[in-house]
Amino acid sequence: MAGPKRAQESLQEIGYRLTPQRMMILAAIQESGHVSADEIYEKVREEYAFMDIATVYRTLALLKKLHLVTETDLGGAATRYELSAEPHHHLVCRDCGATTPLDNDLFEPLRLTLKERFGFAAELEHLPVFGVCSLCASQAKRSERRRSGARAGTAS
Amino acid sequence: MAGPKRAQESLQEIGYRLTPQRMMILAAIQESGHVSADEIYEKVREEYAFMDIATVYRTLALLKKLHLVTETDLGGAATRYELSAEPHHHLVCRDCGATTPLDNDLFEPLRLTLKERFGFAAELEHLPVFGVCSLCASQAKRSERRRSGARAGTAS
DNA sequence: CTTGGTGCAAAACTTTTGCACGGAG
DNA sequence: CTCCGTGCAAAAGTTTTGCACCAAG
Repeated sequence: MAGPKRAQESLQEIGYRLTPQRMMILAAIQESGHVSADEIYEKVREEYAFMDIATVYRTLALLKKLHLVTETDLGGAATRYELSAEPHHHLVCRDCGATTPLDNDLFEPLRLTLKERFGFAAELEHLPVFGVCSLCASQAKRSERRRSGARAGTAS
Repeated sequence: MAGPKRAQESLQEIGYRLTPQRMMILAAIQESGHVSADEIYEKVREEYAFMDIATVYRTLALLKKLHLVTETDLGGAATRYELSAEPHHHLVCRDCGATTPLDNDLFEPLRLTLKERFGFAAELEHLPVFGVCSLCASQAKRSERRRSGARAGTAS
């Protein structure tokens, strides 16, 4: 895990200011793992009521440009962000919404194949893999009820 | 490739009406491959000026539910749709935006690994793999100028 | 002084929803 | 007649942008 410390240093090294807002945003991302812009916004507002959603987006755009955070679009709802770290991926359960981190090694064979066969330089930094986790697969059999509370699991 | 013919038959078999609008939408998807809802809308409007964007979305939702089209979120911009076919994937070049179809076999080893190691039933129906195609990789060296309209990039 | 970063407000964009009408079954 | 599907309009949600101000360099 690359702590926000490193991200903060990187920011300053390249000549960007390390403002309180940016520190709070980085901290919020670190604490929560995968977060949407709005979740960051709400979280930071708990301690700093004047935080603006536009600042969140602008900061995220900056961090993204500097490769300090990665952006993952989980389809449909809002884009989620995470501190950059070693390339890794996530299993995303479409039922309970839980995300399981996934080592990058699993994707190396695929990446090599794409490079050899197509000359395609795949950027497999942070891929969401949708599906149904083992827990939900077994629960689905006994309880047909769910569909409701599958929003912000994010136990990364 | 499953032509729209089959999709149309499927619609009727299950008891849905095969309206002109739905036919035009299916035709538009087939002609263009990956298309956004808005592109479908514009395309159909060339021959039928009263087409409504809501109808496009409602039709897409229906076709999606019936697994007649697949939905692919390329991050950031609008979701894209495609006629269902054999499970397959796409290489998406973040520079030129070109998409190259990719056989599902390449992903089978990964799917099996996820199943064995995590008990996770991955739904690898239609995965976009971002990166840089061989063409753009070589062109990037001589011409540094990028095209500006492509929102396809920056997906981590 | 000059510039970067913020807060506020409004816009832009994609997608969804309410409502009434018309045609198909 | 009873619904399904449509067109129109408005709403909802996410992300971007214009503008003025403040503070840092």
